[in-house]
Amino acid sequence: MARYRRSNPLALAVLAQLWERPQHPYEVATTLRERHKDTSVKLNYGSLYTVVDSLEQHGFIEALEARREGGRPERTVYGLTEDGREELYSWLRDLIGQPVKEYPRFEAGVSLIGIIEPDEVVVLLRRRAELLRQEIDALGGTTEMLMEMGLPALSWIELSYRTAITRAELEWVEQLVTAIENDAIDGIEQWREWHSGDAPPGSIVSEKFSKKK
Amino acid sequence: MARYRRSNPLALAVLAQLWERPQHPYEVATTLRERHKDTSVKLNYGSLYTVVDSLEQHGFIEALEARREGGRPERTVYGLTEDGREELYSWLRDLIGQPVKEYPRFEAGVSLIGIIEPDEVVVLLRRRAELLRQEIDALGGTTEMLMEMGLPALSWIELSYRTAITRAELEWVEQLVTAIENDAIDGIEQWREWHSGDAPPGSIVSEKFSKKK
DNA sequence: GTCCATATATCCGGAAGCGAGTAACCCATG
DNA sequence: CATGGGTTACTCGCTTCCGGATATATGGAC
Repeated sequence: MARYRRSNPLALAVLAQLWERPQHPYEVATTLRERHKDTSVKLNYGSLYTVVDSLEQHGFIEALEARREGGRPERTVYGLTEDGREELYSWLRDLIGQPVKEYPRFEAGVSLIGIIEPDEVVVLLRRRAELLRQEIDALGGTTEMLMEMGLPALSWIELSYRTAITRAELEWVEQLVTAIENDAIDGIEQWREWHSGDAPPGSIVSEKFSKKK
Repeated sequence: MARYRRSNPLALAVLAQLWERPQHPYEVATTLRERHKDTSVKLNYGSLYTVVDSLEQHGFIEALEARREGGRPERTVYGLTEDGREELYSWLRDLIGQPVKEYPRFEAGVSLIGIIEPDEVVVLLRRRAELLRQEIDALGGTTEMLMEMGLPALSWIELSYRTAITRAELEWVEQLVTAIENDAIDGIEQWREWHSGDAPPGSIVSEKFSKKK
């Protein structure tokens, strides 16, 4: 049997659900929705069943019963195996104990930001900042709601994380806007030149990099 | 022709490279490596050629020549089309102007953190914090190196972003460690109970959520 | 009693992703 | 001049992902 690759975090969420009690896939999905876990783990039905099959093939979960109630589609209830429990713990420990390189879309965008002219970048970043502020507000709202429902902080701790990271991004964006506006960025002259004249795009960076060798 | 889905940021990086000048895929890859862009955009050869094919099919790039030098494998040089240039700008504007929901692995881990017992979580978070500190140091080192090479700040601006975000995560982690150690988290009593006794795992959270309905 | 929207539960086929493999060249070393 | 390790430039085939499609049941409106 091929080694398990731990690619899709949805598989982790499935293990976590079955750790509480046996369930059928659709039930797992609705529970995750109910608990807002689908904001931390990408959930879509297409992937769900692929992931469940894969977990079964690796012996982490097993079909307990395939019951047909009324004329509804048959539903298969899965339970966690001992191997599955161990995989759950081990995976979770890894996830928490060791940072892994991620590739957020915005970072990709930032790394190519020179392709857009500075003045437009400022406009775009302002828009982003505004949307980030809205997001932070929304996160605060959700947090309050859950608090009023009497849920322990532990059950929505990921909201606190998300808020902290979003705040940091907002600050960085605001700071960059200021820097561009005040021409306080090294290389801004060339940046403006590329876009105002007929200099071949990106040539300066290319040359500088070539020198390196 | 199916609408282009902008799924893989590697496609954006390819467009950006061809925007400077026509190149063959392998050359694109090495240039991205040389400029450290492969830390912001996931690059592997398997995906590279899939992505290039897809871009060609959508008319964003076109094959200019397929030259065979010596007995080496044939290499196809691609150039950006007008549509491709527009797609590049439009995609980049979107990426910078609008935040999109992302699903970092750590957030998934955090959302399920209750499955691990509090004392072990502290150990794990300490380890993570240490590794994050090392990462921040490494980022600083790279930045200095590039600065000494005389490259304008604009060309490694993504390092500044990554540093800011990593710092924020580190602060959050450190703060959580302190909170757990001082029992300053709402719900920590239940958390400790689940793991010290025979209470059915996760039951409290489940019940509370069920109440909601 | 029947119509329609919504909920339940899963399946499917095409698209995308990815690591390992291939095959020729290049250059240094003994 | 044989050998072997690195570089160049892809190619292949297996997995995974994911957006609909499907098929039935339930419940309320009229």
